[in-house]
This record gives sequence, structure tokens and C-alpha cells, in this order.
Amino acid sequence: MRADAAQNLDAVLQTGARLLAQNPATTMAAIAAAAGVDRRTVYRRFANREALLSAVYTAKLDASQAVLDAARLTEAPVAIALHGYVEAIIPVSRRWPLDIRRMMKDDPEAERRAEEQRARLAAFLRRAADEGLIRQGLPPGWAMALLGGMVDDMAHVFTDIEPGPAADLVVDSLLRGVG
Amino acid sequence: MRADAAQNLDAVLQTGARLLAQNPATTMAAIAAAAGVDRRTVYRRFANREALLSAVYTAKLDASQAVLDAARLTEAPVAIALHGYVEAIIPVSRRWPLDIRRMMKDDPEAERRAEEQRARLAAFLRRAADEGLIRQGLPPGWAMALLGGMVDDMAHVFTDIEPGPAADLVVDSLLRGVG
DNA sequence: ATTAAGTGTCACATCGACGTAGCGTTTACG
DNA sequence: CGTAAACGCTACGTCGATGTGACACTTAAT
Repeated sequence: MRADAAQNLDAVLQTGARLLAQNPATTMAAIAAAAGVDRRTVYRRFANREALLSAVYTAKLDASQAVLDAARLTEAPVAIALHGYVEAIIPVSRRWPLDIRRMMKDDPEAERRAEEQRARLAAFLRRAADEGLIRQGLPPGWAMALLGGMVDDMAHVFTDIEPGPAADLVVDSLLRGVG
Repeated sequence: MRADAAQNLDAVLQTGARLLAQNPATTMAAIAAAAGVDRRTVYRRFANREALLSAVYTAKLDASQAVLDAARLTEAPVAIALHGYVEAIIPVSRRWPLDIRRMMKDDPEAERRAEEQRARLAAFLRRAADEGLIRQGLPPGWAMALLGGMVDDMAHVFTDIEPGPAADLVVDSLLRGVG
């Protein structure tokens, strides 16, 4: 692939992720215009809208999978692993601000990968509970829901906080609250 | 208005809120079908799609405003007011599961009311910080983001937890965390 | 029972988004 | 340089959603 083509493709993916996050009904024409390319160029890379969506999902899933792989969730001390994971996943969420749950319903492969990644995180949080970092007796999934929500807020609302301090605040708020 | 007409209108509003929450691009025909009504009937009550959307927003804003009015946020002890507010807002969020931020961009009046309600809640949380229930030194809006996220999770993910226990868990997790 | 309000159905026009085609031009890369 | 790849542009057909109109029917309320 030619260098300019690769750059255009990346621009389309990035821009598409950003616009589709703001409005899942964003048109192909709007994405093309915002990416600075002709509408026809988008169709040259992606056969149809579905294919573009799928490519954006894949890009996000690849990035978050890389974070999971690097976080040593099963070996490292839980507190360390938790902080490292949060600090690394925030930039990914900022670069690919898509809402997974809402948009992947019609893409079974993406749904499968997302579910697998959720399972890995859930296993880690179970370990955290077993080792006493997280309290027992909570509804299953509650800690994960809180963690996901805090990460999303940090990624998309408090956009001017760097990943490091953001992870500090998320971990502290999750474990000790704001009281 | 005739009684059956009122019932149909309510069904359209309820069904519309539910379907539009799942998918903001839900078609008028789908809403009408799910409400058990002909498409033409929807257009008799609401001049166009915009008007239906606006009516759904208004219904949600009315309900949440009633909760704010009843919560005694400026007089009651902060811990009591917080718990009461959460317990009362969860059923509202379940009945009108719309994502405010994403959908009201083109309805200035709804946006204004939503902003006003956010301001009332923010003022309450400032009082909570002044009185020591919430820690100082947090980024502005962080406590509110956490509270909103927890309420949404409780309303739409943990749907089988009653409002009372749900409020217990939200307040406890917000103030003391899950560590 | 009467009546007016409300509804369902068939039909129609409009409009925007999708996806495709051809053609001339630009540009990266050997 | 030369060339093939990539691009921009204009145009076209299709399709689904929106919104409207006319007419016959049911049904709530007096």
C-alpha cells in the first residue's frame, strides 16, 4: 500500500471513530469530509458502511487487547496491575471513544472479542476480591461496572487530566470512595 | 381528550423512550408498531419526529424535576438527602432510560432544563463537600460524574435490585468505595 | 342512540443516505 | 522520469424513512 493511502486510511478510521462516538448515525459523507477525503475514497477501502464500522471496532479491540496483554493481570500484585491497567486503558479509550455495548450488536465477531476481554477483566477483579483488595459480598459485576464507568468519565469528560493522575484518582475512588 | 387517546399517547411515549434509549435512530414506524398503534396515529399527536423526541425529553425532565423538588437538597441532612435522592431517581431513570447528554443537543429548551437540574445537583454536592461528607480537593465535577454513573448502572444494568438496596449500595460505594 | 373524536389502511410525494460507474488528474515510488 | 496506484469529481439508480391526504371504520361520552 502506498504511504499516502495508508495515511488516508488511518485518518478515516480515526475520524470515523470520533464522529461515530458522538453520533452513531453519522453519515459516510460526513466522515469522509471530516477526514479530508472524497466519499468515493472511503468506499474504495471499505466495501460498505458495515465494513467501516467493523474496522473501527477491530482497531479499538486490538488496542485494548494489547493493554490487557501487557497488564500482567494474573501475575503482578493486584494493586500494581490495577493501576497499570487503568493508566494504559485511558489513552486507548480516548483514541477510540466508541461505546462498545451500544454499537456492536450486529457484529458477532466484535461482540465475541469484547466479551472475551470483559471476561479477562472480570477474572482479574475476582482475584482482587480473593486477595482482599476488593470487598466481598458485592453484587457480581458491580466493581467492574464502577471501574468501567470511572475510566469512561476520565477518558471523555475529564479530558485534561493526564493518564497517570487519572489512574491515581480512579483507583483511589474505586477502593476508598470520595467520602 | 378521550380516555383511549390518552392511553395511546402514553403508550407511544413509554415505548418511544424505551426504543430510543436502545437505539436513537429507531424509526417512527418501529415505535408505532411496538406501541400497538398505527404510524398515522403517532403523527396525529406529534407533528413530526422532532416533536415526539421533545415530548419524551419533557416527560423525563418533568419526572426528574419532581424528584429534585421532593429531595429537600438544601435543607435536609446531606446524608439523608443523598440517599433519598438516589432512591427516588433510580425508578425515574428506569422508566425514562434516555441518555440525556447524547440526545438533547438539538433541543435547546430541554438542554436548558437539563443544565438547570445538573446545577441543582452540583450545588447539593458542594454543600456535601462543605459539610465534610465528601472529601475536598477532588476535580470539580468528579463526585457528580461518579454519582451519575452509579445511578445509571443501577438503573439499567442491575435491573433486579430494588431502589432501596440500590441506593444503599450507591451511597456506600460513592463514599467508602469497594475496597 | 347519537355524534364527534379517534383510529386503521391504502396511497403518494419527498428527501437524504447508500453504493456504483466513468473519467481525468495527481502523486508516490522504482 | 515514467508508470501504476490512488485520488477527486460528477452523475446516477436504489432504498428506506418522513410526512401528508382521503376515506371508511370503530368507540368513548353525552
